[in-house]
Amino acid sequence: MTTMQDVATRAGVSAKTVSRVFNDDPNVSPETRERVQEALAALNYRPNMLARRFREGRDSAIGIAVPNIGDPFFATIIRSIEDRAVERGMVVFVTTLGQDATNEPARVERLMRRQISGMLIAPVSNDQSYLEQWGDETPIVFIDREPINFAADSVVVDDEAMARVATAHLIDQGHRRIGFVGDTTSLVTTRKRLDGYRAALQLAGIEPDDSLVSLDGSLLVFGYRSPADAVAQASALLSVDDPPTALFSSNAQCSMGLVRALHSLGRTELGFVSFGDFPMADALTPAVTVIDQNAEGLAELAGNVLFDAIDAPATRATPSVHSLPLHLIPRGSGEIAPASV
Amino acid sequence: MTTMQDVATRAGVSAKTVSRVFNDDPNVSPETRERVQEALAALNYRPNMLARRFREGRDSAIGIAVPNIGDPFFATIIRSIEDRAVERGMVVFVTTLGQDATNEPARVERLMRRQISGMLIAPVSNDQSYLEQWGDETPIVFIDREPINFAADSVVVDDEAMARVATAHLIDQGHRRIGFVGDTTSLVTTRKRLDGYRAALQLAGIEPDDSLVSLDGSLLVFGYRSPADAVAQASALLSVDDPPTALFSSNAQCSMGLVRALHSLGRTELGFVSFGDFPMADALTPAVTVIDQNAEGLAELAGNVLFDAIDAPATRATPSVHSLPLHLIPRGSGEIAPASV
DNA sequence: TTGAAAGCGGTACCAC
DNA sequence: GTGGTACCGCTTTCAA
Repeated sequence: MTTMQDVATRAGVSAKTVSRVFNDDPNVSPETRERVQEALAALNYRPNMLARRFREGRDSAIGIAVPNIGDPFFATIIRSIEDRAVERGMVVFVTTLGQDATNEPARVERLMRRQISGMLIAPVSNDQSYLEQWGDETPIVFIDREPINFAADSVVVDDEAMARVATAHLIDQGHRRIGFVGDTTSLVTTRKRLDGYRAALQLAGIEPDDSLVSLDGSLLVFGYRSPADAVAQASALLSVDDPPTALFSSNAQCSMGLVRALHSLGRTELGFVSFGDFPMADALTPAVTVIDQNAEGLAELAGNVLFDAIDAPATRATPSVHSLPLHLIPRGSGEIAPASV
Repeated sequence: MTTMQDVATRAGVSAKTVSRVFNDDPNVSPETRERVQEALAALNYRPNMLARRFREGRDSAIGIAVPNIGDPFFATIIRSIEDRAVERGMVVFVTTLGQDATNEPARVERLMRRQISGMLIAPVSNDQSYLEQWGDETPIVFIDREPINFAADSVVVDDEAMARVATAHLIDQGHRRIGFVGDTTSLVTTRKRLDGYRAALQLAGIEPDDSLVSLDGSLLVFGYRSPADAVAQASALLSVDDPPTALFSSNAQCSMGLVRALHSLGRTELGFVSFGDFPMADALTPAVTVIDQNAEGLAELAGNVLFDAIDAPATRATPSVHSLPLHLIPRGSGEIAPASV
């Protein structure tokens, strides 16, 4: 690899002068500049970025950690942040956390160790205390879920309120027996959505019934395991005494598997609302009513917060929670009146 | 930040000894080792990765460039490669190329400049000659599409053959008027799929009719613009003289928008095959028959090729094209007999 | 077993 | 306007 010294030798100048020319320092005479430029071109000089970053002491890269890149919600966030990063001449590391909370510290720290300029995390574990040792040198912003046991800015949505809106929407259509399907309650978002669901029921004078609630492992069953498992699980939920006439699915991955199962079972007449939009939701029969999670909006806000923190070093005030309002998109699946009982 | 020298001072040894302890070099006396370890822990020493990589002269990271992270096909590839990378203690840079071919060189070179260990590219432009200057130092593997004007290994599928299979499938169901919807023919994959489509027609004694072919901009219309535009475009395609009774969509992004439009138009009775599976394709009514692009398989093969190249430096023999067989998944949309004419 | 010195490639600082 | 020198943090080389 050609070094600045190689170029300097060829041009008959010092390495420092080559550095000046290469970095457009005005303090170079035109003749020298020309000679150096000729040498740069002739030797096809390209800077050793590793050396440069070493000198700078920080990598102009940002890290993004998400549960699952395949989820359109997270894919949108990555794309949006990457565009912002490119504008600023930065690059992006991506890492996947999966569903298993135990991977999170290792995967995130692998990036933090690299002295990146900033980190964006959509966490899956319930304890971010492992970040304590990193937070002082690297700005960290949380997206979709707030950190636990660690102080950092976060950009989230009001899960409880939106779950209330979704549930109330089904109640407004006349449903009284409404099921809840969600991932494990060890996720704070699931807990809040469950709270919102129960609050909406109680507000309508409906007694919450835990036999209508399917948690823990639902994401695995509906999102990752075989369609047959999903059908079995859905079937069981619909077979309880006084079965539900509507379902509220508390995340998009679950929704996709659950909707697929309902189609298999021929139970598409059920009321249905999904927390989180998903591909083709608007083309199904009936089209699926969703709470739009507004990934674009979240990503933009998170980008502002993160890049501001990068630009304003050592502000690190008390962390703030930025909450973004969401909207329900009625499409049909929520508007079907329940079979009269 | 604590340096090795800091630790050395505290332990009363030289920096080199700290290095030895930290890197598990056996040539350290137990007592010294203990003292150093105590100092390492006390000062919470963490190595400066920038310095280490600078010394090594190469970044143990791999870059991945894809047209669109939101496409489940590419998301799966990224996830798969990232898992492999993590096993090897590497990290992953991701960059998005978009549909616009002009971004590709800048976005890819931004990563190449960083002296990464390897690069995986699903290209969007028709000229990879810009990689000439990088290919010697960094292994590059292409996925989904072969490079043009540049010699490198690639992992692809037989687009022409699979497009023939898809089209023949529709012909077998009795369709004679079959439309083709695809992205711009400046993409080699689209050209090959169009060739396969025409070959299948001719094999069946059907004269290809360009009024049934919708290219250039279809991806934009069906994949990215408003649903209304998609409906209009689909409507136009279905309104030609002697209109099609079936459609072959040559990529998944197009398929999603096109299927949505067909549902809006109430034209779900059309025969339909998609090159590339997409989310919820199996839950639609009718479920959509697809050519499964086998992202997992492609990613695994590409990972093998790439990591082998990283491990066996300077082999760089004549590049080979690894082709992966695909399968058609019949689901219903291809099996509907055309309305009798 | 341990340490001193040199060097990776670039840039800041200070002379000239 | 230009060049010398030191230094970023770590590891290799060689000597003690």
